[in-house]
Amino acid sequence: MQTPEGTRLQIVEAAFETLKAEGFTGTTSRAVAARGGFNPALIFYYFGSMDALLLATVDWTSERRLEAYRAAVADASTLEQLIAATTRLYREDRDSGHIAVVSQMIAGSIARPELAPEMIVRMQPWLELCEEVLDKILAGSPLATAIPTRELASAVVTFYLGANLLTHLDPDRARTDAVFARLEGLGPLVMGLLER
Amino acid sequence: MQTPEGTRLQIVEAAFETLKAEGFTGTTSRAVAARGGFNPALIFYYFGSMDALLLATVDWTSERRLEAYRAAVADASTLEQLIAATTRLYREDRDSGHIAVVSQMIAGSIARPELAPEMIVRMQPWLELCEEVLDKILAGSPLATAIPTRELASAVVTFYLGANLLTHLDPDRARTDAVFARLEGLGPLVMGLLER
Amino acid sequence: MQTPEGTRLQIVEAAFETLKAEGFTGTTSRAVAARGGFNPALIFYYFGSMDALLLATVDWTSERRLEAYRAAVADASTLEQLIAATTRLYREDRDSGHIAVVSQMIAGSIARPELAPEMIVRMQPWLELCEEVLDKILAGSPLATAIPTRELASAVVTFYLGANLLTHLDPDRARTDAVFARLEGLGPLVMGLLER
Amino acid sequence: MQTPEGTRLQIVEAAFETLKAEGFTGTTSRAVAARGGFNPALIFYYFGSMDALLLATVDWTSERRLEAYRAAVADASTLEQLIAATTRLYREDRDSGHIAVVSQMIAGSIARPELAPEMIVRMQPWLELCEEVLDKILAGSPLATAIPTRELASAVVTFYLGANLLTHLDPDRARTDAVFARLEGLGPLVMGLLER
DNA sequence: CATGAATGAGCATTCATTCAT
DNA sequence: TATGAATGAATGCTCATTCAT
Repeated sequence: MQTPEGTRLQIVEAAFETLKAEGFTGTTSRAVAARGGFNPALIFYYFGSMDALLLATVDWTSERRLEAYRAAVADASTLEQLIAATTRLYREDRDSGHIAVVSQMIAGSIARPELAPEMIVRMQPWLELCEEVLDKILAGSPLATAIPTRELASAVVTFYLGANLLTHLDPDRARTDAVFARLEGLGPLVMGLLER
Repeated sequence: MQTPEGTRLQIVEAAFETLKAEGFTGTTSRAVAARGGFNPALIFYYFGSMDALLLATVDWTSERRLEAYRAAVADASTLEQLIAATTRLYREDRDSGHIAVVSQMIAGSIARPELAPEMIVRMQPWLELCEEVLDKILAGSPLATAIPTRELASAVVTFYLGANLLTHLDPDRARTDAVFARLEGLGPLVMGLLER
Repeated sequence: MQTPEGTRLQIVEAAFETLKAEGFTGTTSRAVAARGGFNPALIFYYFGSMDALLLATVDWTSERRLEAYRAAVADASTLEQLIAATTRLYREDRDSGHIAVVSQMIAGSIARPELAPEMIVRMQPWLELCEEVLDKILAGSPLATAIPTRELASAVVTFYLGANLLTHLDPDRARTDAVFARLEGLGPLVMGLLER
Repeated sequence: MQTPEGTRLQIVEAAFETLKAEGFTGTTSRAVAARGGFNPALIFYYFGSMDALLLATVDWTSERRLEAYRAAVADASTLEQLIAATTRLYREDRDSGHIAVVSQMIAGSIARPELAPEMIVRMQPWLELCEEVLDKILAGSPLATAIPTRELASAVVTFYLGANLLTHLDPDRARTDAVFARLEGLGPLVMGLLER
């Protein structure tokens, strides 16, 4: 027996790992319990339903990651630092499985209509953060008014989701990584455009 | 009673519609049969398993769409025509649900390891087509050698998948459409860059 | 494998026997299936839900019994015959478990609110039949107008239900049988009253 | 925090209310605890098992009611007073839910064989009281020897149980009340018969 | 005295699939 | 070619109960 918060966290972490490894379809109460080494009934004791656990898992990973992003954004004083920080954070997301889990939840919420509105709500802070970062990057550039950061933020999030959907198809990540490497290579080009 | 091929097609179309409407998780043999108005056992008679039906459905929609893309690409003699054609085709993809179905299959194949390699194989022609189109667009431009079309093709496909994953979350498509509208607005800019 | 109707009947009979032997609480899908020697999933294949099976079981036993009562009532030309017939039929009800099953369903429908209105509907024909029989018995008697047959019918049905609720408590039926024996003894007395 | 006896009573009262409102099937340890506003484990701390709590609840309501009946019977010096008192007490039983709870316990004890003998024992004092009252009513009447009070007592109890089983089916009580109203109307008739 | 945490057994129900026809 | 019948394994979830505190 542990502290209640400890157990809750243990369950959420097991759900996170299961979503990462088995996807939405494979994340059954028994699969989560087996992975976490506890009794399946414990999930319902703490969360009431699988849907609630799934959403709590998204909340948990989202909060953790958002916090990290916000700290990094706040710390970055130059454009280079900002780009370096977000690049590093994205790598962490990808490696930890954060985005993979989110993309699985989005994919799965088609079949579970009561999940969809909850996921929309949970996407919002990410869109806002992304827009904010883009605004910062473009600040002072002559392109600032020409580029619609709101839609660009949507595009960036969309791309991240797509990328992590593909991650599993290509376990050695060769393809996805190549894309990102190139995108990073474009960084200076973009900066050149902006600063001109 | 119909011809065997007619029945196969009827089943595949029902599976397609079910994947579009209910997602991977919701595409059970009963759901497909109910949508198509036939007996669930027919699926196993013709395809042997749900996995096989699902893959046949991806094949069916992919072949249809690839054919359309290839014809349009072949017909386009100018850059404007090419961009107009692929834009139109993308709209068709999105509206018919083709990409949504593919993204659901990719998301779902995490839980079904035997599906993943099959989906990788089925993504290949799309990556090749996309790369080919990009090569055409860039041909003669000074950027041609600077831009890695292989990785850019990956990025484009990735983005499309992400976009269609989100489609269901945002049923009025306001957000996704805004992104695409803006991207299209960037077309001339891109063309300007290329032609310079 | 059998004819569909045969299987349906087999399931209903198993449900009837289970209700009789284990009561409402004990009539789980597994208990019914075990008693009938078939797979629990078959219940859902044929009836869709346990509630539907339970109601189908009440319908089945009610229809069978109502038919027998109606035939007997129609055949009886004298008062003695009528009383003899209904007495015999009651014994059959009690021995077959018909009323016990009905009383269990009524008791159980408190916990399952969607069952209650269905049971009300199913009680109606019994009340009507009972009222009809009482009208026949009283016909021509000076008491005919004084006795409210509608309420008396309710009272009779109520008594039957109570009696069969108790049946299980007292497996050798000594007590309940004694009550009925005495009631039958009252028959001539009642007839005397009526004919006077 | 209260005295142990206070807590026991609180639990028993919650069990009583739950049996009344949700029936035997709905009276789970959680349902009782929720209704009473205490922890489910408390039930097992004080009573050891749900069965024991259920029986304690029957004991509690039976003792309370028996006491009231005995006092009323002792107080009644004339036949009119006796009939008036028992009529009033019956109304209290019905309104408080006492008989409903007992009938649910009897119905439920089919599924729980260890409950049945306990319920038989707990029915005994009621049968005896009822017989005693009938003896008093018939005392001095020429019918006294003709009417088997023991069996009549059984019949009365049976009828009460049946009536309260039906109470829930017919929430506005229209039907059951009509029966009782008529029965009361028969009172004078019965008295006439007895006194003649 | 009281409780929150934890569990194993059981619940109704759905699944992909097989099979006899 | 086509289907209704049938099933074993799994699903989310609830249950009475135990136990450490």
